[in-house]
Amino acid sequence: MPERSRPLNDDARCEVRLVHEDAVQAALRDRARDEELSGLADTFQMLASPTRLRIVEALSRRELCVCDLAAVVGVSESAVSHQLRLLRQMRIVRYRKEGRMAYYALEDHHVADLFRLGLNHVRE
Amino acid sequence: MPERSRPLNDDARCEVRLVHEDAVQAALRDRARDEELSGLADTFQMLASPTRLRIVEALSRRELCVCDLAAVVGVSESAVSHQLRLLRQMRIVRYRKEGRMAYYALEDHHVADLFRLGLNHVRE
DNA sequence: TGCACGTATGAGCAGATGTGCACATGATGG
DNA sequence: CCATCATGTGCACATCTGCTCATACGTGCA
Repeated sequence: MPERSRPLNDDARCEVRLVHEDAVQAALRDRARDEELSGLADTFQMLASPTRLRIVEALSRRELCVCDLAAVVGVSESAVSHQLRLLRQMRIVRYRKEGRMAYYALEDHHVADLFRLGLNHVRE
Repeated sequence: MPERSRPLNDDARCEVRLVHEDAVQAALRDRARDEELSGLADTFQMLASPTRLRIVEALSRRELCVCDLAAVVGVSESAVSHQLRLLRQMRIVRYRKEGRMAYYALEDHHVADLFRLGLNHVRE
């Protein structure tokens, strides 16, 4: 773990130019792990698109099939399918097949929580 | 509002191929406004980067100057400054000048809330 | 005053992202 | 079986993102 080693003063500018070294050391000590941060960024990234937010919003009420989602979101069924694949890979939605139809629903209630919390925030 | 009108069957494929028309109508009726969704997507977008998440994490503890943030986040001071500009424009951080130094802090506690909630989610 | 320092900003580049298009897949019905 | 339908997916392309590099701006110190 090179990040936890003591500051070197060879060529790393940002390592030597510490104005408040104690604060920096404390922040470095208490921070979340890299994998957690990267997973968190991925989760927020999934919610950083109006299209996917519409999907999450619709699925937070009831399960829907792809063509219904396309009608609600207002984009092509192909685009919805692409986004649903991403949401599936991120374990945000699950789906069940019924004949030719695929019904999607939210896998994780945390996402709906984040959606509502964020919406309350932007509504102030 | 063309979306609120009854389904036309001229050439809009996704408007006529409604499998569950009542569910789609209900979803279209209850959904958030476009500006709200777009602002929500922007907020999540601000949190969709490990670099900015590190910044938010560090600033949720104490205010810090740019070079300290660069040391905590682990990127160049230029990169931090660029991200801080975005965060300023989104009213997520505020800053005060003290001599040559610029001290940044979180403007809005909602962002720290979202950060913690999301982190609890990825930690399961 | 001159110069180093901390920060801000514009240009530009490599990689990621979102969508449409064309086509594949699998199920259903005649 | 074969046509059709709902959905999935590879490819292409335009756009966006986040970073580096170079440079400018404002402050404080010698």
